[in-house]
Amino acid sequence: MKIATWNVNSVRQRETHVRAWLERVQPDVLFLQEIKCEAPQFPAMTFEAAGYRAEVVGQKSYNGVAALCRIPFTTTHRALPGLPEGDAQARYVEIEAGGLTLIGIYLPNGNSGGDAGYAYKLAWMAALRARAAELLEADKPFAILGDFNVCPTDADYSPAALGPQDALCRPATRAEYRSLVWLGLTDAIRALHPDERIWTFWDYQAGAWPRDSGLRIDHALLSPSLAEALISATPDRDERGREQPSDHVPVVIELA
DNA sequence: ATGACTGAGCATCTCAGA
Repeated sequence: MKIATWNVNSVRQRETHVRAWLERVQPDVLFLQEIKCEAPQFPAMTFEAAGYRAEVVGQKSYNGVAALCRIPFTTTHRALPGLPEGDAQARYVEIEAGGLTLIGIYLPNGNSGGDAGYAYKLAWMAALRARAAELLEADKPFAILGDFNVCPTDADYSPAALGPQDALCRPATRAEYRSLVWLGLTDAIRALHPDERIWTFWDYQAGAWPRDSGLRIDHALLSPSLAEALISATPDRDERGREQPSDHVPVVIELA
């Protein structure tokens, strides 16, 4: 089984990239983030022509996530359960497919909106941890994929790509991320590539791509039984070198 | 030493991204 995640930075701008990528890579499931549109504007027909059915959790202008599946699936949640007042922003989609619970997330960046914006990020992470704990308690095999907006360690970003107070790497951000992983989840990329320099994002500015100055912020976290089935976990760097690319590349995991 | 890109929207600027 092949499962992938990709922050496309507007699905309408990236429609042809995504379709070509689906046809080439043939994942069973692809989670999208930052689709930046509502469901009626989502180019569902394009992806249906490639054999994929979509579940779209959309929002005008900002955020927005979707699941594209070529295998049968059911949608179980369209928002992260357990946020105090629900979530007004489109950042979470949870499905069941192939006997697995699969979650696609766009975790808040946390650098905008001042203290409240950062508090929202931490609250969102706490609710995600609670959801993961619930699934572990129920002994469900599951994976959480998406744009986490977290550089887990200093090895996960290029020197000077972020300031020390950036919401992607602040100590409280990392502490929340660790408390999620330490429930018993496996970071798929790091499990298979413990010492490699691996980025999933390169800023559009300042020649970040040609200088290979990037971040590792798109992750796949696996429950224990899925971790045992892990075969590969790979960012598709080639996508960053195409014409008018997203600033993120797809991350693909293969499970036995 | 400095500047620097992309996308969406009641748009010729602002917000957000990271």
